[in-house]
Amino acid sequence: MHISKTSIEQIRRRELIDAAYLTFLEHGLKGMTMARIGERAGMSHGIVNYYFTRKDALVSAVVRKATFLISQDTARRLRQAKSPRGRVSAIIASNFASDLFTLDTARAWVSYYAAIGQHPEFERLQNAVDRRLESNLRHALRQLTSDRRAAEIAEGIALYIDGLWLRRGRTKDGASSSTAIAKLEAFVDDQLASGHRKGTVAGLPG
Amino acid sequence: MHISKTSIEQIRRRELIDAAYLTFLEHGLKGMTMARIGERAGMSHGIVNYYFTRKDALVSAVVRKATFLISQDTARRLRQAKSPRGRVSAIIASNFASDLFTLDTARAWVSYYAAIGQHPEFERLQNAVDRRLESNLRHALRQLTSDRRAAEIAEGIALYIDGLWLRRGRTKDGASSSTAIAKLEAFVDDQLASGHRKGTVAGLPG
Amino acid sequence: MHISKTSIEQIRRRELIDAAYLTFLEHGLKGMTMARIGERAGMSHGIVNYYFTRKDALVSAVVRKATFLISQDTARRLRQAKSPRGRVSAIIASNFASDLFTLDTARAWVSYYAAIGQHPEFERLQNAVDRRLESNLRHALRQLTSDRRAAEIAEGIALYIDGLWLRRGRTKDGASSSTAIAKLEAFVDDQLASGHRKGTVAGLPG
Amino acid sequence: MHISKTSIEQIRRRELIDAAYLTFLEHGLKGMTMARIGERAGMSHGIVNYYFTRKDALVSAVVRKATFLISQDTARRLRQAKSPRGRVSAIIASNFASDLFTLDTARAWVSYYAAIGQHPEFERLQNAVDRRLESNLRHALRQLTSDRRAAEIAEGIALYIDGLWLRRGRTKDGASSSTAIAKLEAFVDDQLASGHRKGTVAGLPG
DNA sequence: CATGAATGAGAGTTCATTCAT
DNA sequence: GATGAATGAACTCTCATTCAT
Repeated sequence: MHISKTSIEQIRRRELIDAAYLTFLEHGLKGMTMARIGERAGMSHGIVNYYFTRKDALVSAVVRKATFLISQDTARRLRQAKSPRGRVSAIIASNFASDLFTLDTARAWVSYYAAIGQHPEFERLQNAVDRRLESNLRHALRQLTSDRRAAEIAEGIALYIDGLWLRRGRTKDGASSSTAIAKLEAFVDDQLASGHRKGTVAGLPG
Repeated sequence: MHISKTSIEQIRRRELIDAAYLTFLEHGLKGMTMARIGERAGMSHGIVNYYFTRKDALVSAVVRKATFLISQDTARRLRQAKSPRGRVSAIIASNFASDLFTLDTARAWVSYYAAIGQHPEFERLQNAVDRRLESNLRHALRQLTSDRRAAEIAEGIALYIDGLWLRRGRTKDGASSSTAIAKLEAFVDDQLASGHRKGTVAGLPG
Repeated sequence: MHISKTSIEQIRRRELIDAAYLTFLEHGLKGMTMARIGERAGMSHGIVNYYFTRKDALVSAVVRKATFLISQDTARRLRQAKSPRGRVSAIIASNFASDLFTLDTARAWVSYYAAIGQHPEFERLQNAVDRRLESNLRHALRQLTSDRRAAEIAEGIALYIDGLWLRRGRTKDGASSSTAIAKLEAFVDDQLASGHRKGTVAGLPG
Repeated sequence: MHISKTSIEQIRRRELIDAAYLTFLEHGLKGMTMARIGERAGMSHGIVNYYFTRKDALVSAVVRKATFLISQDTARRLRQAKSPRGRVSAIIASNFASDLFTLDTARAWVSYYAAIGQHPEFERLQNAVDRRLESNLRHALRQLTSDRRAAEIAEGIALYIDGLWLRRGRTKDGASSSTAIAKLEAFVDDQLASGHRKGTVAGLPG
């Protein structure tokens, strides 16, 4: 592991990631310039490059931090969950923390998604994040339905989450955290109760 | 005389929009520079500015072109639809044209969504596009369920569409057009069949 | 002479000069673009270049028009003047027409003065204008004082006029036409009454 | 340490201001491009923007430098002045330093005056400069005449100074520094001796 | 370790001018 | 005569990145 790293390096990196994270949420990826990060961290922008050779590395670190926060929150909520269905709700809720499901934050994330195409590293990272979410959901759902259905619903939830975030960043007066959660919960309820209808696709023209 | 004057302007504008559109799909919004557009159109970059005073104007034109293509496709499919349910499918299908629901195209659109936050004009435009989609869906759904439920399902479909596109841009081997459509159709079927489970909604399909 | 020029050419040139003149007064020299002139004249901007090969030529024409208008006004006022002193006042007044001694117009002229340095043609033109003004003033003043003193006062008046215009363009709530004229008239009275004191320069340090 | 940090910034800023100042005097405001300034300072044009975020800021700095030089000269001359009248002469002389009252310099200043209209910041700056000059003059003149008359004469001097500089920039073989000063001194003498005639405006036509 | 000085590539935009039609 | 299509030079400004100290 990297436990042996100089502690000051660890500290600096963490400070910079924190500063970058806040800058990212506030200004989006484009507005997250090295200069602004340095300023926010109270350090020179030169040092930002010293610890993160490329800007990409810092962005990845920021994304890892964000997903770590969410996964921590997920874990906490899972521990408090009192039923299989409650475990699904726990995962959902942790993806819509009320202080994060805001216009600015949503926009910031969309700007990050936009960068994925040009940065293979981001792509790998995001794939891992996506897989973990679906994996968590599948695990929770398996106690409520068939494995196959669990996978389908998990994917549906993930898509719905994406849609809600994308919309949030587009609309000034978008849905609140609780509204978003309510919609997803209803979606889950529907899906869990309708497994048998799966595959009934209406005829399409063309 | 006058015809040829306006004609060439029309032609050039169209050529430039086409060139911009292709550049956009290939490089995303950030990579859609005036220079590249001009190069692709076989013109100087000066002329791009001659026809589109601001880059934003060109971007808007590109978006309008894209949505126009979709709306045309929607209209065509709607004419061929043979049942109320088929009308919903028509709208869905036109949002997943198989030649457009690709990795690059999806990425390009996400990069456009990311720019909405910084360009009020894009925001207005996108709001109009969003409203039209939901309006179309609501109209079609009203023949299948209550007005209130129709609105809810319409919103759900729109979110699901967003989620699918966002995912498409993130994943190299993402869902194909037909897979995406199948998922949405199943979603619609579920939603139409589950109105009574919706918490406070009283209306039943009739 | 050039009397034989096609009349349509004469007309067009005049229309363009008029349009350029108005554009100049409104937007200054920098804002007097070929495109704006053409638009104002209701013609294409291509034709502007056809009649005035270089922009400089058009600027010169504009300046000539402006000085012609002033000289006409001067002539008119001189005819109405009833005394030698009145002739001086006539010349002064024609340099501060109330509809021209405004912030925008003054700024426009200053922007023209700024261009003189880079355009020898403007320099020649302006020298002629300057000479004519001083010549007019000298002639009028000679009936009131010695030739030598007349030349001195004429130069002083010219400088004072320049100063007033330059100031006008600098100050949002600058002097009105009548205020400016009053100041100059007082200046002239002082000068006419104080010829004997000329040359009494106070001791300077260094 | 900290000294050297700020020191180099101070040095570079000063170097750039100097380079900009010289470029300004030589090419006027329009010709004072970031590229030329950088070239003259022996640096990349990027660094110019590093130290002066906006070009306007650099222009302001240049103007402040110039007015600072003048005000220093004014102070020096005022200390050496041996009479109230001499104080007025001191102020006048510092506005016509012989190495600055040249064609190019005058042209540069006129180009700056032309920019005032489009840059509110320049306008504010220039207003301050104007006010200071008049204030200095008023103070000096109050020991020689009434307060009211002092204000009038101060304004007259300021206008005359403007006129002389504007003319200097227009005329290749314009007045020398000493000639300009002599004219102004005569003007002041006249004005000081003729307070009682103030307001005697001759009848104007129209 | 840390700074911030310095570079240079690249973006959008403006506009006089040329020229085919 | 007249149009406006087309060019290309020039400008300001932004930023990731490099590097001497």
